[in-house]
Amino acid sequence: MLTQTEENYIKIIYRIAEKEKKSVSTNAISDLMGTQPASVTDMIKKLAEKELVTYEKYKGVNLTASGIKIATQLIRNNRLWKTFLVEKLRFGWHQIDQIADDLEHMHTSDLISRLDAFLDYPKFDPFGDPIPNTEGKFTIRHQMSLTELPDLKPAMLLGIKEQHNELLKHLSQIHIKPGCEITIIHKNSYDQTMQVSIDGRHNEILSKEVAQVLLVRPR
Amino acid sequence: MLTQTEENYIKIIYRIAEKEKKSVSTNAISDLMGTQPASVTDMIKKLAEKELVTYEKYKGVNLTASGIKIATQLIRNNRLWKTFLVEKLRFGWHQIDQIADDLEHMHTSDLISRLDAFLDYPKFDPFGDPIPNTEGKFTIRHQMSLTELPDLKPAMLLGIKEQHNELLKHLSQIHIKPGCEITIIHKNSYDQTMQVSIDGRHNEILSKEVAQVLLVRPR
DNA sequence: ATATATTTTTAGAGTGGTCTAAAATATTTA
DNA sequence: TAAATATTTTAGACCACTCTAAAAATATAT
Repeated sequence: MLTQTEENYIKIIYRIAEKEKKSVSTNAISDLMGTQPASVTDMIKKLAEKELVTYEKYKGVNLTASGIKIATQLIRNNRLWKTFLVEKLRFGWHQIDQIADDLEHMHTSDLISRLDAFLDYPKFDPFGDPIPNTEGKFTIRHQMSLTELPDLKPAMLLGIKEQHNELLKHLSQIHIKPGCEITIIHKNSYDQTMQVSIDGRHNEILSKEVAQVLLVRPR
Repeated sequence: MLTQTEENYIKIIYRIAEKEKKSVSTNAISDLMGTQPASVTDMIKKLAEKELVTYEKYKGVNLTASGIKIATQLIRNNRLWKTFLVEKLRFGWHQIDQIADDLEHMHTSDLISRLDAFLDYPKFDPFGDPIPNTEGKFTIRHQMSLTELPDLKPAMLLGIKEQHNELLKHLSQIHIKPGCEITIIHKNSYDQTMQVSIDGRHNEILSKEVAQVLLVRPR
């Protein structure tokens, strides 16, 4: 059994390893964990002891197979809980990150498998991120950025590429929610802002930067 | 903000104080916490420091008003989560105690109020225990022991007085679940065992001891 | 009322996770 | 490639929570 702190380290190491090909550095971990590099070194030794990472002094860490297994299950828990928070408890995108980070450690007995069934086995969370199965396999689906969508073609909002709090709050203010329908009414060619219709009810202006980040599938 | 451990101590002190009129003893707490009395003394000092309990050496502790407030909110969280686990995730009675004890500490922002709304503002948990409101007030309802129910009168099972794991498992084996309908078919006057019908589908024999613990309301 | 038993507290120590300051190693730059 | 800079590790310490062993206070029994 792992402590919550150990689980957090594992998840963060996985997140970094996903993006960078090489070994994960102490400083990179300390940045995301919000701890001092010295604390990271201590924890890394503990994780190496438990054979969840391989570690060579001054060379960074890599997750072992069982480390990866744990990381993907944590991601699974996290995304299922996020789905629950948005679909069942009606939270907004910008409110769920911290709560899901706490809930992801709740995985006593078959809690997660029952939650999965209750949510009807979702394959993607409210941000459009795939929910790995119990083997750690991710589903892939076709989704495009809103900037690639033809004008006047209605599309469903599947998710969002970046999850900065300010962006999420902005989206909620202009009525853009997980699962809503977006249609591009008009694109300004000179600065690529676009006028869109949300659920056929709200007309809003999106900057290129915002549009790029929205993931959609044409109906 | 309190740690989970501090919250657990507060809840346990409340539970003991509920039954006994006098101050709560160190040993009583250590029994329920599963720690040594010496550890309890340390923690009590910390809680007294935070003005959640009043404490006089060798005289035991009493919760302050803010201690009671925290305890009732924890009980609220716990019972709402239990309701979720049984009604939504379809857990059995005997499976939820440990999970709810973990989940009760999840009360970031308005998670609990949203859960409450999602569950449609339940006033009692699956064991029939009342769920306090945000002010800590408990609802009272009329409920009787199954031993007081007249023969052949259908009744709804509201809850259960004692929650020992062996009993809960036994009940689940004989198809007795939260909310089921029970009708007494026949009572044996010499040993007070009774033959009952569960949901009109299963006939079972209940000992006096088991019947006493079941809380029902006639239809 | 004093001896005995029980309960509670103190003292000292261990574990998990964190820190700061300083030393060791690696990387970059001139 | 040697010096300067950045990264990582070690050493020593602290906090929260726990323990054991022993001392102190209280309760009980003869």
